[in-house]
Amino acid sequence: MTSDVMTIREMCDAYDVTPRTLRFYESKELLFPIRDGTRRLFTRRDRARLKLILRGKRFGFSLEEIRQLLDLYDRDGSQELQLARTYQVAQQRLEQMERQRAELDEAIAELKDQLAWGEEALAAFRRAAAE
Amino acid sequence: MTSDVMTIREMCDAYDVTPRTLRFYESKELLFPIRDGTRRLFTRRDRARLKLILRGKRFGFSLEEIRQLLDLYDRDGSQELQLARTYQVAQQRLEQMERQRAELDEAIAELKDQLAWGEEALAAFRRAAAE
DNA sequence: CGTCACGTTTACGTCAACGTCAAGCACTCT
DNA sequence: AGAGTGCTTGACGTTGACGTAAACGTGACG
Repeated sequence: MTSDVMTIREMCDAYDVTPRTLRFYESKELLFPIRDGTRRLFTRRDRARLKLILRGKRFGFSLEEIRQLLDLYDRDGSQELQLARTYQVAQQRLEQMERQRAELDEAIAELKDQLAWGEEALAAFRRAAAE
Repeated sequence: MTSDVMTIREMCDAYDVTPRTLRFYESKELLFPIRDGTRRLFTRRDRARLKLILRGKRFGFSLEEIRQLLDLYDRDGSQELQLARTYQVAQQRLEQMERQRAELDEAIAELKDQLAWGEEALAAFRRAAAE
């Protein structure tokens, strides 16, 4: 509450990102810090956007997808349409993630099989060595 | 059985990879096809290695990791040591994959939460529109 | 007044696993 | 001889999310 805006370093500390990342996000039009001369000052709006960006990344959205969703909210169309669109995109992403999990589970099961096989082979070696 | 070696196209058809992939693997020293003049001829050994490569990829090993494991078998040390080493690497990989799955599960749960929230918000819009 | 510490811009580098040309040889069919 | 097909090498392009280096500015501190 000391002030309404934050410097790049304060942002980095607060959100655990590097300056490079913030500048990169600005260049990609994900953030729009105002300028004090040459320096960036990040507003509440930027902070809200950054939170959404980081959350989106955890969900596996690409920065481009995130940008499109954020733009949706900037163009200030119907709140309901924005929400519906976001909901739809999120649902698709969820499906992707569940497919990913299925594949991962399959691979894990297969790898466990292989490990069991290897364990047995190693046991055979040990038996042979024991005599 | 027509012959012991296969051309690049036969390999591609048999293992569902592109010629580029096979040449790439050769350049990375994962495969060592012999040459008939300028053409590549893939031996049984190459086919065995390719199978291992493709399996390793399903498990999420990088090509470099796969190369190291394959090299292990070429250097022809003790069979037991090779197996033990492979077993160890595979186990580490399994741990990675299970961590991945945990993260993915967490993200999926979080995203489902968000979707539930969005669903409710949309329902509120619809109720508002219904009057 | 010097010198930090932090800020800036621009531009090129990184990593993985190939894809995509471009240009040319080798062989076969007609 | 010409056409077509398949294979070759070599080099650059792709994708995503930044890292890194160079060269410079600027404000605060002692």
